Amino acid sequence: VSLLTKLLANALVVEKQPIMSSLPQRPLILKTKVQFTVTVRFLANLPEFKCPIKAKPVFDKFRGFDFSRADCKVLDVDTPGGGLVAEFGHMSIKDKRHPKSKGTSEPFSRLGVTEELHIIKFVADFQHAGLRCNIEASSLPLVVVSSTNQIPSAWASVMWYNMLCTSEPRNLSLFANPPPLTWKQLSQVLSWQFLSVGQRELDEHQLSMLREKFVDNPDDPIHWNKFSKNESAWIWIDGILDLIKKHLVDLWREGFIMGFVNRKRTRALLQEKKTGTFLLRFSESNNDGAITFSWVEHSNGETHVHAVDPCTKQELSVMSLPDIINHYSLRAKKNMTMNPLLYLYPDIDKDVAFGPYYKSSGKVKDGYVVRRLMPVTLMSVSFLPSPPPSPPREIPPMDMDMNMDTDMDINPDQLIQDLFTELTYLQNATISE
Amino acid sequence: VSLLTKLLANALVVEKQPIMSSLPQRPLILKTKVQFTVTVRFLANLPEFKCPIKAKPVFDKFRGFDFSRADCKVLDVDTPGGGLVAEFGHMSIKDKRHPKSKGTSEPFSRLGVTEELHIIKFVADFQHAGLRCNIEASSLPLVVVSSTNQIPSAWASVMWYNMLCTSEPRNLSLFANPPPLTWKQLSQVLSWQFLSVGQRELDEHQLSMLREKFVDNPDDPIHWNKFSKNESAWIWIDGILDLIKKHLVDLWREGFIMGFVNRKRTRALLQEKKTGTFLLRFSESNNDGAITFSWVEHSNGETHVHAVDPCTKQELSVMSLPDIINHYSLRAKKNMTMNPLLYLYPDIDKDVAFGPYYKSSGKVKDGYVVRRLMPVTLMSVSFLPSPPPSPPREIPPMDMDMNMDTDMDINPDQLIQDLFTELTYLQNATISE
DNA sequence: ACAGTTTCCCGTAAATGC
DNA sequence: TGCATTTACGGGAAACTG
Repeated sequence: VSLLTKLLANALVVEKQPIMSSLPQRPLILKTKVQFTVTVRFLANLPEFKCPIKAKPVFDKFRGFDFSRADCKVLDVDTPGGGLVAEFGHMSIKDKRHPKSKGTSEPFSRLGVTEELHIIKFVADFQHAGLRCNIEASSLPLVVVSSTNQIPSAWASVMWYNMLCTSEPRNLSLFANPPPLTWKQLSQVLSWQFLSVGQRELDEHQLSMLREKFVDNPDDPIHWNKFSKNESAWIWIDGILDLIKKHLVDLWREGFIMGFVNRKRTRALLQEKKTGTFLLRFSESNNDGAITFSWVEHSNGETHVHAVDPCTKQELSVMSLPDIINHYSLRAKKNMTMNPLLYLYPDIDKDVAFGPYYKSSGKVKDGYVVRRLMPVTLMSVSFLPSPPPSPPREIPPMDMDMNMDTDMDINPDQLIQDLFTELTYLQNATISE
Repeated sequence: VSLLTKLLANALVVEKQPIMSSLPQRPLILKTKVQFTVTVRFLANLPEFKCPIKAKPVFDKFRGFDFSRADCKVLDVDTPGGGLVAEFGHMSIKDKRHPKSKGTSEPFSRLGVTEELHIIKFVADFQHAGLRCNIEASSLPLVVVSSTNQIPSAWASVMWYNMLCTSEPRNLSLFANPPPLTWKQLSQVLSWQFLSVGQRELDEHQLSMLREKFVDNPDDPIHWNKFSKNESAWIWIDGILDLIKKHLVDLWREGFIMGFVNRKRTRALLQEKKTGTFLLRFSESNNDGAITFSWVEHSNGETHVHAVDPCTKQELSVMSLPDIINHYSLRAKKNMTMNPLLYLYPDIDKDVAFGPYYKSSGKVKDGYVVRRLMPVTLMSVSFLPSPPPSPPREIPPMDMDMNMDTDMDINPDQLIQDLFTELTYLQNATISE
């Protein structure tokens, strides 16, 4: 009997829920009122087991959650290994608390919902050799959420738990007094997230920039509150994971996105490079995941590093980043345009890197002339000489119309010079970090 | 007693459901499993009514739908008029049919769900002067849907019913054998839809274009199947209503959108006008609602009318139509740009019409140079002379880089000429309607 | 296979509770 | 009042079901 108990205690529990299609590979999070499937696997099928064994899933009732349906099921023979298995489909969790008596019960006094750890238990009763056996198996700790907006925090808990508690017994009260993680541990989990979402881990420079968000010294412990609470760095990182998943998988996998570089380092890196060199970095202020590009320009013996406002998910769903880079233009009142992006840092030709991802679009479709949205930075009418100290105008600069300007006999070098001079002027007019 | 019955039979029924916020003013459509509120109003409160009257909502059980909750309620005194009223909140409809026995029952044999007309009845029992009175009131016919994608069809039914049956008795089997509508009737309902959504009715030209979608002769009857069945014109019109609601209310209200003009008429109208005159029309092929602009250009004694591919809702949610018009550019390899849109038909200066709706956007934000997505039509490198008969290339034309072309000493007139020549070339290369 | 119909569920917004 | 948590439901897609 003790053997049986041991075998069943080692049972595997697998959950599948559509929630995982949102950000993939996020098991151990269940959403209330959403269907999922649990499977209990009994690793051996001893010949003595003649009678059918019935298992029943049970949810801990700590908080008032319970299964909406939890029927007994007979364990079937697993095809390849010969083990015993039962799959419980169309299960879901309901909050059974009455609107009035929703007081959190014991183990979770001061914890947030996403810090509560729950388990699914399986109980089986059967007779063996005249003995009544009562055995149990339980899942890994789960987090139960009621809305998708809780998933990032819930996943933080799952990661933290699994870095700390890899062996039994389960400590469901871990977050009542959460131990810290070393940077070595945390950086590993973080890197795995990028591997899982974007098929590429974080390199040492990226990790080093992230480290600064948590601790000054690589040896300092990182506390749970610093990681996951109020306006935490994790929420920012998770927004970027989602951005990669939805719009940047290819570029991330190829390693074209440095991503985690602050402005200071961006400047330092680009300054050394030739005009037109650029790099891609994630916005540090946008918590929903956004990406931007910076490029360097040398002229008149001066060096300038320019930054463009970040591309949001909404914009990327209209035009992909490779296309944005391909079509980005500076545009002056002279109605001349120029793409300042030439080489991906350190010196990869832009088209070599991104060319395979440009979306070709015909010129004509169903008799229409094709119009595309193009990323453009507009320059104002007259910024030279001696720019007026007025703040940036609120009136959008007029496009040129049919009556084209007549001063078109400028030379190309002068145009480039003018464009950059204005960029510099604009940049100086703002507070930089 | 017959007086009482009459009074209650005239009761008003009002439904409120969040569904109405999707497209507003679409009452008489209820979605299963979504909460709504019904109010029954008894128009008089005779002094003899001493005892409280209880009313109870009842759903016709034709199809297996029923209320999830339908408690009795006592009629209260209505504040201003002195009438009796009861409001039933948090009601919802559930499909009680067993997954096995979902056979449609009698009155709806061959009808689609959105052609089934249901009513909510209110029944009240009370004693008056020793007599037991059993009275009823019922709502206008309702359509019950299970998904928002059924709303356009459902609304078609509601409109059709209400054009035909303005008086009692209710004919719930109307769509078993639906009578036709005259164009006069239909055009009126359609016009009301635009009034309701966009605060402006359809004018005679717009109606005349729509009429051609239904009948050749204004006196021909319009049949239900022509209006609402398979790939019907109504679904197309409804997509445009939604487009107006979400992105074009202002422009529609101002009358800047001709909208319903076919290509032939577009050409005829614009040909007479000066170069740069344009008009806005709805895409006739996109069923989800899309809008495009066409403009005229005279050069070399030839006249060309150009059409741009339609703007979808997704694009409009990134940039509004006034901004798209304001920033639209033709762009040549010379990297010179030009906006061909000057006058809204017949001769309104573009900025006079749309200027108030341009969104100003600063040049700099948080130290970033602001980048905008701009609508641009790209021209290919060399289209002159004697354009090669090859099909439009699949390779997107390369943007210019820092190494600007050296042939910049062209004159503006020549550029304009070149741009239009290519447009004409492109247009001729495709099959036009 | 297929179309009409319903369910499922994410993501946003609003409501609710504490 | 503010924050944490839950509910509501539109919209797109998948699943159902005859």
